[in-house]
Amino acid sequence: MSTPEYYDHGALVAVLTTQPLGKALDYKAPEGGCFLGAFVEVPLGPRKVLGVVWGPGQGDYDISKVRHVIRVLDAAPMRSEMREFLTRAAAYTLTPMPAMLRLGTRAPGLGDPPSMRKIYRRGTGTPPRMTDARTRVLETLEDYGDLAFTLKELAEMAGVTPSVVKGLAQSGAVFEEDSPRDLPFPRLDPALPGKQLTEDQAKGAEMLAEAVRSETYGTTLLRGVTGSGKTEVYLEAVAAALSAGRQALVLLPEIALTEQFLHRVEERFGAKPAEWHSGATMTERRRIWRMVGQGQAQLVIGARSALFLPYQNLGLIVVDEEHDSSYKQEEGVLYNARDMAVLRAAICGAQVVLASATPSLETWANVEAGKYRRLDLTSRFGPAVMPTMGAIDMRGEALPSDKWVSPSLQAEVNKRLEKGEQAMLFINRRGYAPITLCRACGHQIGCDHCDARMVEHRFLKRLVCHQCGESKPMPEACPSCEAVDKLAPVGPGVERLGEEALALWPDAKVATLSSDMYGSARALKAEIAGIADGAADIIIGTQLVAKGHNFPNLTLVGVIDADLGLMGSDLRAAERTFQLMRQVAGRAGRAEAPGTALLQTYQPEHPVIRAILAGDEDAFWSAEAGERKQAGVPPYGRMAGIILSGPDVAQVFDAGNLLASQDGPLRAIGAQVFGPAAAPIARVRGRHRVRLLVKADKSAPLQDALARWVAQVRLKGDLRLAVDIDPQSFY
DNA sequence: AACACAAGTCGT
DNA sequence: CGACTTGTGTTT
Repeated sequence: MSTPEYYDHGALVAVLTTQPLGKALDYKAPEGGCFLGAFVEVPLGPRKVLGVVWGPGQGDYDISKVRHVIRVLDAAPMRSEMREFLTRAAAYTLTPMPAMLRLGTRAPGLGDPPSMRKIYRRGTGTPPRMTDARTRVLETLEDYGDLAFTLKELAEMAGVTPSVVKGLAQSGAVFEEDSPRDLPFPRLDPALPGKQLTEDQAKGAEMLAEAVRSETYGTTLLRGVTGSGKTEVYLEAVAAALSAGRQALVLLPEIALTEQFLHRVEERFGAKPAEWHSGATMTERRRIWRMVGQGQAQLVIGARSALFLPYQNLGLIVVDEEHDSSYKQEEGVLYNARDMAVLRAAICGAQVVLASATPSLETWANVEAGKYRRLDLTSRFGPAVMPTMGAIDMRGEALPSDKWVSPSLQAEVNKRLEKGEQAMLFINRRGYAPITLCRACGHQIGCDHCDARMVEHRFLKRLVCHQCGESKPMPEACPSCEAVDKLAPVGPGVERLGEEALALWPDAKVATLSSDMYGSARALKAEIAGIADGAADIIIGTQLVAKGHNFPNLTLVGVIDADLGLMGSDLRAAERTFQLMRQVAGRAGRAEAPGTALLQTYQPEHPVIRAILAGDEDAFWSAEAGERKQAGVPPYGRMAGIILSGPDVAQVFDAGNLLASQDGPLRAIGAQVFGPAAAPIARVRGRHRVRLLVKADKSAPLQDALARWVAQVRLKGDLRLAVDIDPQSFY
């Protein structure tokens, strides 16, 4: 590795800040100089802001106005591969650099010196007076030799109040010392024995490990159904990275549900990894950020933003459930973590493992094109693990309009209850009812800030907007006609389904699982663990239950509304429905007790439903690929969305029309513009939204053309424009 | 983004 | 006339 570039005191350096200025600004290096990539504090007008030394100064600014860097922060300089990653990710997603940099500096207290805390260990002095409590403290310390503890830990272990420890510290019988609060993570030991692998799994594991040891870039699709041992296999790739002294990152879509995964890591490597997610406290985040930067966190598991941690030596990125739509960030900086993982790995010579039972069509296409390798795991237990699939034709079921569990499904649930097995009813809708309708005037209660309907949440006793999160109490009277007691819930939600299940099976234990019903991730984890242990007979759940958690005694999954995802004109609707149904169905049954999955549908003839029922994945994907090829849409064509938003509808539309009319740069590359059209949810948080879609050939230089196109219009007032490359949802 | 400053509005 | 809002421009 070459020595990092260094700038002497007074040298001109370009500093990129997190302020939206569009470019780096020139500063003079501080006293003592600074390294390229250093995190610095610089003056900006009357303020001090965070920045990174990005390179030599451009020298195009009046030198007499150039100010000095205030100070270099106490953090390892940003490595060149991280700067390259941010630059290329910004170029790909058409994100301004400062916004991109913000993703890489999401650590609290970056500017502060390492935070310290007091710890206590055995001392040499003797206290003037011995008491029972004091004896207990000293004995506790004796037991642990020369180990040190925090005040709270020690007091708890000795069963005394903290003041007893403080008193002992005064006399020197206990030493009080400062110790850095941010401790390295415990070492993981890749040499510990892994789980016994089948021949098939061992072969796959060895192939991945070999790739990791090559210390070059490469991407592998690891395909296998639930129970095929995907996790065990890619943990061996993690082991190979750790053995080679490199760091590893495992991205998971639903970080709240990672308890089982953490246990597996602990079993395999003897300690827990660093866990990076939105629920982490400031202290945890700071510790992880710093330790990752010092190479003292070998393995990080996290949500998509964990890609932007300052790894020193990243050798492997695993993207688990790579098809999951939550990898696409839909607010602020719009990026797909799966694609950015591939970019990051390509820059730092790391391997990527994309794991899924139902890979995305994008990944499928990249395998076909020879860009990714493919590794298939056949199930450990043979084909028995995939449940028997069946449809319930709702057109033939006698069911009142406010009930959702068909008689056929009820009968199936009854059979499981008799055998002491668990059944699950799945519905992909949170809340009690998606629509609240006034039976007097027909008014539907909507959000004040968005054009979305408000969803009744009986559990929270409120109406909630699923678009902006706004909520208000359930009104007594209709807000439109003021009629009292005329508001009626319309349509099913998970809470309402739970209510129906309670009425149908009064003697069964019914558990309803929805992400908004638990105050904390911890409470949710505890609930799920309890259910797996048999605390419920019937599980009612949303998407949440489809992801990752295994219920060993579950043998029946009933999908309440399999048609839901098929409505709308979204190009990925079929793909998503297929994946979700397969995933939910995969929850049912284990080796010993084969499961059944039943889909309630009004369109059993629909090709997607038929493909799901037939379980013929290859046929589904080749049909889907054929249609997309025909239409020239992703992954066989390229798309981008432009979202214009502002407080005034007319102004937003004018800007959209202006943009659409000046499509020269796009026509030059053979791309088409559609729109502007009001986004299906045309108003979010009081801002009106208009959307344009751009469609281009796979090989067209789309970003370049988009940049030139968008630069033609100057946005006035409070108008904002966001570019969404490879849009995921078409809402 | 965060701030400073200019121009315009309201109330006495 | 000041207190307050709204809009625009600057930051190295």
